[in-house]
Order: sequence, then structure tokens, then C-alpha cells
Amino acid sequence: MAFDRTNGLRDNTLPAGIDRTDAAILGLLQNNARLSIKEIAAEIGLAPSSTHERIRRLRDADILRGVHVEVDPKVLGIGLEALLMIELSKHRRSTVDSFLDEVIQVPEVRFAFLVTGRHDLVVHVVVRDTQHLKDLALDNFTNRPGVARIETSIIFDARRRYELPLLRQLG
Amino acid sequence: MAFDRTNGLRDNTLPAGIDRTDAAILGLLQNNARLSIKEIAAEIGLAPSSTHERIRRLRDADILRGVHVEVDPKVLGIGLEALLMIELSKHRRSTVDSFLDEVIQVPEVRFAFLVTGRHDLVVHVVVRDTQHLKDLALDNFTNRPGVARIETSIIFDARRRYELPLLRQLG
DNA sequence: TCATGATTCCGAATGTCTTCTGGCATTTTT
DNA sequence: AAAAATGCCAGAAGACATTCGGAATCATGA
Repeated sequence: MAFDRTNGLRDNTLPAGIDRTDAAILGLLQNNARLSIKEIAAEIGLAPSSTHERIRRLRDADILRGVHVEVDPKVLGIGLEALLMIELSKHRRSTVDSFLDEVIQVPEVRFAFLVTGRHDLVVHVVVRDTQHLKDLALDNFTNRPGVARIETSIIFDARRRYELPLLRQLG
Repeated sequence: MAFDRTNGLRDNTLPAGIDRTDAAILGLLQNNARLSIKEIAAEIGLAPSSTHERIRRLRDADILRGVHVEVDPKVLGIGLEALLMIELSKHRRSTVDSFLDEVIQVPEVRFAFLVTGRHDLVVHVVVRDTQHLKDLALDNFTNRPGVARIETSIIFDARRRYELPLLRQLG
């Protein structure tokens, strides 16, 4: 019997099929999702109806996914952000998925990454202040079964990019 | 002369001034920015015109900020994500701001955090594959003046929350 | 308590945008 | 070459966002 060289990653959904124009639409919408179809159409040199049809197709194909607003954290009482670098105990490593699911339920958590390297998890949290950070770390993480160790990194500054790079040749 | 107890953080913009209804609107829009004003109005029990006026005010006050779509990374040829944990050399620590500005220009970078602790920067990158990751790390980071050391953490899995917690009493 | 002013809300009117339809041109398939 | 499929456009119809005047509510102070 031969090896399965697809390695379980085969995907029958034919994920290709976006062209240069689609890529331009995606770029615009990643940077500003409030652009009207008319504005996008003008930018890419297509009629609004054609532009609309393309966007509808991108949505149907689940290439265009959720849309989210950013909110000023200060207004909500958020004065501090941090990364929690978590190391799991050995017995917990088998059920990492459910651990991620639990962690992401905590309201103060923005994202949780399961990673290789020195740590197992990197978790971004938003809190009121250092007191709140201490309570959150102790109550929701250090104390949690399966957590072996935590390193806390306060975030002093942050920059973001909203547009993903295009790393693929287009037909 | 007395100490300045504001610690340089004073803010004359009176950031308060959102009520329970505003918070509900922010919550809905963080989870789904494509909701129509009509839908939001129905959800919070207000007339569309009133809802619209509130959203306009939140935007004018810069409480509601950018809106961004998520795009399926696979379609763009992204097959791998990683965190780069960067340690800066001593002389570079004075010009950390410009370093952040430079890093965020790299198309493969999604965010860059300046942090305390073992590392100085945590940078989220998206790449095609491990080969691309190697090239990116060497060409754009290890080789960059001011970078003392890099630790690479491959991201195996990720979860996100889009709604910030409400950590403040509302008037 | 009452008057006053400010705030918040509503319903209706308006203007704009999204969405749908049909048809044309181009390309691909057979 | 005929047929089918694709991508585009213009125009129409409908839904929506936006604006406005006025009513209702709330806060303030006499």
C-alpha cells in the first residue's frame, strides 16, 4: 500500500478562482469595509452591478468573511493590554483544543494562539489596570488545571496591518 | 514644586459619555459590522432614526473606529502563520517607535506589539510556507540592525473574540 | 410645583445605494 | 462553426440611510 501523500489536507472546494480584480476588491475592503459598492466600482474600473456580483460571489464562497468594527478601548474602561505566555502541563497537552475553547470564552481575551516553542499558548488580554491583570491571571489562568506556568508581558505599544499579502500567482 | 500626579496621561476629551444603549450598539457592531441600522434598532428597541443618530455620534467621537473585513488566508496563498519574538540590541532600544513603524510596513506582518518581559517585540506574520518564513525572518528581521535575537513560534491554531469587555460603570 | 431648557426620541420625507433583471459581447466548449 | 458559459453593463425597482420638525422626557432652578 502506498503512502497517502495528501497528508489529510486535500480540499475539494477548488479554493483558487480569484483574479486580479477580486484581489483589488479584497484589498480595499480589508482596509475599509465601509466603502460603498459605488466607490469600489469607481476604484477598480467596473460597473457597480458587476462589482456587486463579484462581492456577492466572494461572500458566498466564504472568501470574504466577517466584518468587525474597532472600538476605542479607553471608552470601555480598558487601560492596559498584555500577552500571557502559557506553558501547559504534560497531561493537558492532549486536550489543547478544548483548552483553547475555554480560554476564548473569557471576556478579557482577544485572541489565543496555540504555538510551538518555549510556550504553548500566547493569549492577548485587555484589562482595567495592573490589579485587574493580576486577578485575571490568577483566577482564570494560573489556577486553571493544566496550566504549568505563565509569563506576563505588558503591551506598551502596538501597530496593525489590516491587508493580508497576496502570496499566490493569479490565473 | 509638587509632583505632577497626572503622570502625563491627562486627557481633556472627556472620554466618558456612553450609556447602556451605546454599549449595546458597540457590542453588536463588533461582532457583525454588516448589520443594518434597521436590524440594530430592532435589537436594542429604538427607532432607526434614533439608532442612526447614536451611531453617527459614536463615529464623530472616534469611539467607533475602522471597519475591516476578514479574508480567507488560504485563498491568498497563506499557508502558515507565526509569531516572531524579537529581542533588540541595547542601542536600538531608544528608537523603538521607528522600529515599530518599519516593521509594520512589511506586508507579511499583521501586528507588532512592543512588550515587557523576556522579549521586546512580538510580531505576527503570515507566510506561504516554512521556506518563506525562513527567508522573511532572515531578510527582514535577523538581518535588520538593532535586532539581537529572534525566537520563532509557529501558530498551530487560533481563536478570536471580537467584542471588547465593558470594564467601566455606565452613568 | 411649575417653568425653562436641554436631551432624546420618533415618524415621515428625501435622496442614495443596493439589488435584480435582461441583454450584449467575449470566451470556451463541443 | 455552433452552442454554452462567462463577464460585463445599463436601467428599474426596492430597500436603505439620512435628514428634519416636532413630541416626549428629563434635569435644573426659581
